Amino acid sequence: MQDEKTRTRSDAVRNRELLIRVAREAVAEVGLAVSVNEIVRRARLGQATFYRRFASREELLSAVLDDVLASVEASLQEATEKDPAAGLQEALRVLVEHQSRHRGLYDLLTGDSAAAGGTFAEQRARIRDLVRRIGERAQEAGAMHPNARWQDLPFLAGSLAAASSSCLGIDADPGLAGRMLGTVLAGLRAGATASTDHSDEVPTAPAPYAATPPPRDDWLQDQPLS
Amino acid sequence: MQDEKTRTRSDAVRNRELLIRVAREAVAEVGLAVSVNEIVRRARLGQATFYRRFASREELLSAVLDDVLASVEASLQEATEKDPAAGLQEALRVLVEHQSRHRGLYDLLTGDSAAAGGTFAEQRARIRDLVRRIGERAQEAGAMHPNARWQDLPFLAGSLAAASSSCLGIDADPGLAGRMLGTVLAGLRAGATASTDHSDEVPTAPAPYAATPPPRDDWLQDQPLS
DNA sequence: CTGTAAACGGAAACCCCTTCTCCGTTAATG
DNA sequence: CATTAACGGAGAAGGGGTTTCCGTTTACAG
Repeated sequence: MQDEKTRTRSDAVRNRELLIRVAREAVAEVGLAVSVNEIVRRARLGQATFYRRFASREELLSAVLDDVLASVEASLQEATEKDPAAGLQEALRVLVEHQSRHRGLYDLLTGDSAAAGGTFAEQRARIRDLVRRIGERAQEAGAMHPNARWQDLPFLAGSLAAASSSCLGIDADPGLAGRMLGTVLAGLRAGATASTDHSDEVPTAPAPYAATPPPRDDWLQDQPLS
Repeated sequence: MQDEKTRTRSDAVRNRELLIRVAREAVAEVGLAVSVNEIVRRARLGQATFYRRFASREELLSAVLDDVLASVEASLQEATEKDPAAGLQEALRVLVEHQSRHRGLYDLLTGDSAAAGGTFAEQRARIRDLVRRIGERAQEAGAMHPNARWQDLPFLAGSLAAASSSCLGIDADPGLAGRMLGTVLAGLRAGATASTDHSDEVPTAPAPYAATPPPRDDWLQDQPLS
């Protein structure tokens, strides 16, 4: 005998990994409310296989979301190591980009704490504290308009990430997310006490949007999102 | 006999009006996906009564949404009669405020056209054309940053309206919507070619937020939303 | 190669919610 | 006060969800 009680077959581990991989995509596309049906359909497996590998739907979701939250936290941590103005910009960009790409993350960050069953409370608190540190630092350095508050930052980021694929029948163009982020960053910087020159931060980046008029150097041109 | 065939009882008309009134609130709070169950529960009526007064769920929804769309259109029409800068500001404010207050309107304007079954296509087109006129006029007058586009306006408005009641565990405070709109407006105006002085537009308005530091005159202080 | 048990897929049980209808009862009104 | 429109609630019909049961397949040790 190989083990005292259980011999784990190779297809079992393979399917477990497949389910995690597929669930990652599904949660990113559909959101926290993704169904087990949807996940096993994408994996071309039976539902029973799912429940043989995971105790419940929530168990798989937790595994998937832990990774994403850690990734956001790491990116924000990096932003705190930049100078105040660049850190603010980078934090907002990170929050918008991650939530735009990942519907489940958006659901988790913007929903009330009860939505996720109370789990992830610590991760959310750590992210919130990072955003606060970045916001307060930017404001002390005069890189953020005094009327704005650090509490506005996650709301602004979540709002921009919620921009749907169509609005009033107008389809979102590739540059939309970048332009919207640029608008908000310009608004946050408007009337900042310290004059920050950002023109040397993106010196080598080519104009991302072919049909766009040459960007004015007082309006940050961000790399396109998504 | 009173009429040839039908005598309409007074409680029937009363209930019809009650259902419309209650559905207006329900669609505003819940959105386009509000169920008949929810509506009759709020009206304290039976489901059968609903279907005796309306042929289907869609019929009532159409009646409710027609009103709201007409109201938005009228407000935007007013905005076109102001000067370009003020019109831009007013249009954005109108779009954000209406969609913040009315979840069903948000669903209708941000969803793809198929979501509403293809109805309301003309109303949406008229609203879109008004926004375009306002945006293009603002840009020609130099009241909007040249990097921004009129197409961004409905997305920005929809995004801000989507700001949820809680984000990262931070509850939305009463001034949040106004500050966020202020940020976006400042961003849209940043670097505009024409220097617009908005300080005389809100001369009599008291500071809306008690705990807010006195607003700088280079950042428009809007009346609070919601 | 073969026996065995782990793993499989799909049906189905079960629950919740939806739109819409049937039917026995209530009550508005001439 | 008789008539009958309108009522409420149960229930039909349908569609989604999660989770389990069961007969079949298949990986793997001996």
